[in-house]
Amino acid sequence: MPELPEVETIRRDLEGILAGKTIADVDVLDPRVVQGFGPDGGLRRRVAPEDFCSGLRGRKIRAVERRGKYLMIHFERGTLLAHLRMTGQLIFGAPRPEARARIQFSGVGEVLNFCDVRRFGELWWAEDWRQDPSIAALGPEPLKVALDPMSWGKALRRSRAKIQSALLDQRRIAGLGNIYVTEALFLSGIRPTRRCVRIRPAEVEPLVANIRRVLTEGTALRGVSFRDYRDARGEKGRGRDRLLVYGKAGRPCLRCRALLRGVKVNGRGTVYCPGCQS
DNA sequence: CGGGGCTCCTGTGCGC
DNA sequence: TGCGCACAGGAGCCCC
Repeated sequence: MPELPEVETIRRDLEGILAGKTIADVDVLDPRVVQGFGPDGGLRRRVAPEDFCSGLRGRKIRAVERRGKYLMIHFERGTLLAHLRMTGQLIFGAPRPEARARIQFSGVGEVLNFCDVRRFGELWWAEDWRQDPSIAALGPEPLKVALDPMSWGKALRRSRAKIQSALLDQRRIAGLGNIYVTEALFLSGIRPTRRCVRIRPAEVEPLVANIRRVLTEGTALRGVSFRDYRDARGEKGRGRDRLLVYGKAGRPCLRCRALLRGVKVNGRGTVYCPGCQS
């Protein structure tokens, strides 16, 4: 599923395509994908498609921002938020028959298609995205100074959780998913099953550097298209060819030739090299 | 706080 | 070839 590099690739594409455009109309073909704020405030809930559409009609797009794996399409007032979860896609172009929602723009024939085979993805609307509980709960952005290796590492090393789980926890660090966690731990020589408490102080800086490296390289390659991921033009990313361990269980490690081992860590599949990672 | 199990869904790929 | 099951990049929930 889309992780930080994939969502960032889509963000860059969409910003170039959509900035300055005005929403003419929205077609909601599957009401399950749209949400809004309930009368109690704060909590997100499903809304009637017509309410979702009327909230967006006539809005002019100012900028497209990413926070963790969330996309925020900012208008002059208000924000459309999106999370793609496992199989969500935002593809600009001709209307797609499989789309769950389509956004039309004034004077533009092409539309923004929201597609999602598994329907875990969500679109919702917020007057003030800062009030959104899911955004507010996110940990620091890995590629920004918000993530200070010293203080972050100190907190990490107080946790008794396995490092794989800790890095997937969006409250601790935003934007990582299974692929980039697996790759960063390999580069760092740390087994995914190791407890955070057992991370040595000297391992923290390299870990942060490797997280940043895999995310930066992944973004430069326009993401990993393992299965469903596509950029905002519907094209695959090139990152899959450069993966060192993810999806390669049973094959030899490129560094030491030991056979890579596939394991489950708290229900998530991961891969490590028994020779290079401890 | 950690983590197991379950949930939301559909498609694919493997073993028999 | 066909069937059934495990599994898939996410994340929220309850419960122990």
